[in-house]
Amino acid sequence: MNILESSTHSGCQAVINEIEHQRALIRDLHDLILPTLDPCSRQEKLAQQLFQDIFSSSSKVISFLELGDNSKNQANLIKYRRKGGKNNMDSPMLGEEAKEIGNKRRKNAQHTGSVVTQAPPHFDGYQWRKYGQKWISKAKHSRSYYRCANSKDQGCLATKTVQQKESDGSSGTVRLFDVDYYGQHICMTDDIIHPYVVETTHYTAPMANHNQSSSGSTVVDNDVHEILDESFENLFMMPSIPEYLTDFTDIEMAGTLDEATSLMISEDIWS
DNA sequence: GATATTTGACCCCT
DNA sequence: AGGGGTCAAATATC
Repeated sequence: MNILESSTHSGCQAVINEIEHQRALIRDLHDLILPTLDPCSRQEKLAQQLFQDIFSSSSKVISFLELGDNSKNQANLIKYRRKGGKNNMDSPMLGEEAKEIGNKRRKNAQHTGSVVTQAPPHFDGYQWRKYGQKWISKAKHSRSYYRCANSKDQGCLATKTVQQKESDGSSGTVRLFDVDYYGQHICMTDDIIHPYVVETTHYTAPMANHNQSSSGSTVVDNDVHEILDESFENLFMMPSIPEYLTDFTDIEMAGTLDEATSLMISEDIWS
């Protein structure tokens, strides 16, 4: 690492530290303000949403600072892997280097959250591209593999798997999906919408609501009162619901989305 | 024609 | 050796 890189790196670290400090202050401010607002009121919901957006934004900045040009390198790597494939011996990246990076991705595919959702598991605020589907042994339903739609041009390595749960009879005819998220989004896109959903006929404010199971996955609970008692940590774990979904005309879909908005869990939001 | 999805094969990991 | 994650050609859709 040369002097320039070194100074840039230390500068980035200082900025990250400052942003971390801001996040702590925001957290304190949230704890201070929210109890003074009337639960279920417009102000309370708006405040929740604002805090969520502030925190989401700062998280993105930190991600970019931490990754730096790595995102470009990762994008190039993905391009290479797609173009060259596994048998392309003309590739300049051979031997230990290719092996190292190839393995790294699997090993380091950090599990960042999991949910059980009743809604179609595609509406979570991000755009995804399906890249695979497999029938898992002994499973009744196939598992689908998705990566962030920005993986190609921005090197975003976020992926998720979706698998319909096997019905245990307790949920009747309702279909449940296990959704597991891996990696962090490092992409910046206008497609990720952060709506201020304060008043809609179908949509309740996006309050996190879940019961953390021993396995770390999450199950929907429709009790609104429990939603309002949710801890602050979960507040910022909510996905951003695309704006078009807040004006859904399909009653059934709107109903399932109501629940879907209460599902996203990130296990290390404050880390 | 561009883009997204499907699907069989490959290969890493346990 | 087998399960499961990923690749990439084929196919579908717009």
